Amino acid sequence: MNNKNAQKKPQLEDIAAALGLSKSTVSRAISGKGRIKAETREKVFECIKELNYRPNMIAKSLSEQKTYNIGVVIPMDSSEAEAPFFQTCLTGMAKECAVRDHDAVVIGTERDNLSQLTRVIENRKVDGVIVTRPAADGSIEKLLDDNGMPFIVIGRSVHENSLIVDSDHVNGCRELTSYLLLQNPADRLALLLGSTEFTVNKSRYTGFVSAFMDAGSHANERLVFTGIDSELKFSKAVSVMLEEQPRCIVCGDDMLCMKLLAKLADLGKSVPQDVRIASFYDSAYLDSYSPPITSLIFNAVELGATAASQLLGILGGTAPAEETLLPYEILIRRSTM
Amino acid sequence: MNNKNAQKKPQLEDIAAALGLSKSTVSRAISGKGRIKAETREKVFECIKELNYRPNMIAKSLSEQKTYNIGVVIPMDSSEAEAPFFQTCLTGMAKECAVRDHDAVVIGTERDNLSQLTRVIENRKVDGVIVTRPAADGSIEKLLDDNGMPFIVIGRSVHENSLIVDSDHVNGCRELTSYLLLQNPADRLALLLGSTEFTVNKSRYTGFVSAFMDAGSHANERLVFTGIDSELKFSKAVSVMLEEQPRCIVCGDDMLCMKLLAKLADLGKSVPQDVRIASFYDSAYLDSYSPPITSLIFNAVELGATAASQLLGILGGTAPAEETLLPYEILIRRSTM
DNA sequence: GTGAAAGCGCTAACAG
DNA sequence: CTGTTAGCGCTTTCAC
Repeated sequence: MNNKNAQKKPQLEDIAAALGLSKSTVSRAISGKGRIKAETREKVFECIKELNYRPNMIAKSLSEQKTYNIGVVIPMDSSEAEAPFFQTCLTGMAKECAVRDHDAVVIGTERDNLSQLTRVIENRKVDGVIVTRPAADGSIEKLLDDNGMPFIVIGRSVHENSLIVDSDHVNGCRELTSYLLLQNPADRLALLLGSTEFTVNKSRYTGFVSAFMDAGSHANERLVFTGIDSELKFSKAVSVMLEEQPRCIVCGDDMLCMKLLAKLADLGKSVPQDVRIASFYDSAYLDSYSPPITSLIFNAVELGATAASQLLGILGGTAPAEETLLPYEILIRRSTM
Repeated sequence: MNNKNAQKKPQLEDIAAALGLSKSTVSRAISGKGRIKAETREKVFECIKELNYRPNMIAKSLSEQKTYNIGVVIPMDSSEAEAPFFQTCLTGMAKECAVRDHDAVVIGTERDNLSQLTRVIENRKVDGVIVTRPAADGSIEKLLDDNGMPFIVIGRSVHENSLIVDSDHVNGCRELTSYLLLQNPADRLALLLGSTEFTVNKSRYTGFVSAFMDAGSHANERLVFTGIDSELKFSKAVSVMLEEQPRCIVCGDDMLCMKLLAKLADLGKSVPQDVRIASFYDSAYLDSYSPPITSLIFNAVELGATAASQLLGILGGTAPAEETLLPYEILIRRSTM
């Protein structure tokens, strides 16, 4: 007869009416705040199930002055080598957000173009932000800070009071390098690192150098190349490097590693007989290589999830950790045997 | 003296008061709906600038029953070869959304796990959805459709009334294949294609076959391999294929292409002298190869932006295009000379 | 052309 | 423990 329960989504009022209660009681039953009789609460939950009630998040938002959204700053100009990382990280965040009934909003940024971030802040579309690739000059963090927007960054940050979540690149690289130092003459261990604009490369470098210090030796400067961010620099670096006859070469990322492997193949050098190879970053692109390449492994899903978890914690009032470092794994494979 | 304009964000009421108008008039001035004196409107805009007023999107949302968000379904289990595509696509969407004052919300999906999508729908967090990788069984589209959620899919869809935006893979592959047919004996042109689960591979196949039909010939079945989604299938396919002495091999994606190149190098075959190589998908991972690889190029940023634009159009009441096909570019490089 | 008032669906005092 | 009453900040009839 009365098909009022047919299409329209039920709201607090409906379930209140159905139970002969008031909206506020129902609201309390749901939120768990304030005193409420256990019995009433159960009734409410039952009714919720029956009517398939779901709260209207927008109304909740307006009332609580919270959006239940977090923003995720991702670079619009990432290289293809990095893209899988951001993508994976993002899924980790989305997963964690979902568990806590939040959502992740995409914020694209480019060098000198933070307009999307500004928009999102001004429109109050998010409660907090995760910065997946901090700007070299800390401008993103500053903008966030100036606007009183809680945020956490993945990686290093030049900004003062940034809360950090990151894979432990320093110790990962350090441990991998230490392993290689046991196996190769210290003065014939080479390093090939990408753009110094990315803080991760600084961490890698730090780890590399630390391992030498630990061993009481120091790196052969003519075998250490950083800031390799162009084809030209790459070929120059490699030819200079090879003259020095390195016994083992550590690559900062898999793109560099691939290029190097191609070059070595050209020159008829074989891995690991003539030269050993290791990479600081493990991607599927190297899977097809024979021999398989020794490398560091980080869990990007977990990294994203942890970052989201930390941020949501802060938003919930939890005292945040200054810095959270996630574990790594070292995979010794045939390329360094 | 009165520092009321110091910290608190101004709202409609404030600017109304400042001008001696009512909230509703100001609201009209901003939205442009309803009659309003041009003069008043200007005053309002001026005042908005001065007070740096920005509407509270949440309140607007509640009132209008719109979220100003769109959801973007991305796979949580994409391969690394695909990740750059999704990432790039996403930035295109974010960009377009920003221009139209909307935001993109991430929705991660896996095979048989649409829980994040369900959550977002039930929580009414978005006004519409873009599906970047439709499920093989159309389950995502069905869920959306059943819930009356407007959506558009990137790629093909098995679901009936899906609105589509895609790169024109069929004609791209067709044209590239046609070019190769001019240059190579039809019965010595090979194809190596990834998982048939992905609709894009079906399109690629269709394009490949069409080119043969156009030329009045047909493909050598013993040189056509589809569904190559594992290491094992790959090596089997390649060894069978090579026995057949192909003059030119077309790879469905760059990951396959890379593996193939590695294999050919192993066998001492050189490109393009012994065998020509082309790829249907162009990524930076092949950049390091010498010779450079002939391939199809699609603009993922534009694809994402177009999809977002279409969806926002629908949400705005525009009659949508059934299917929008985006242009491609063919880059003939040394690998097929 | 403009203003007053109701309402979007929920939360949060404040009473009872 | 529960009900009543105000809002949250904007849009939108409906009068004037």
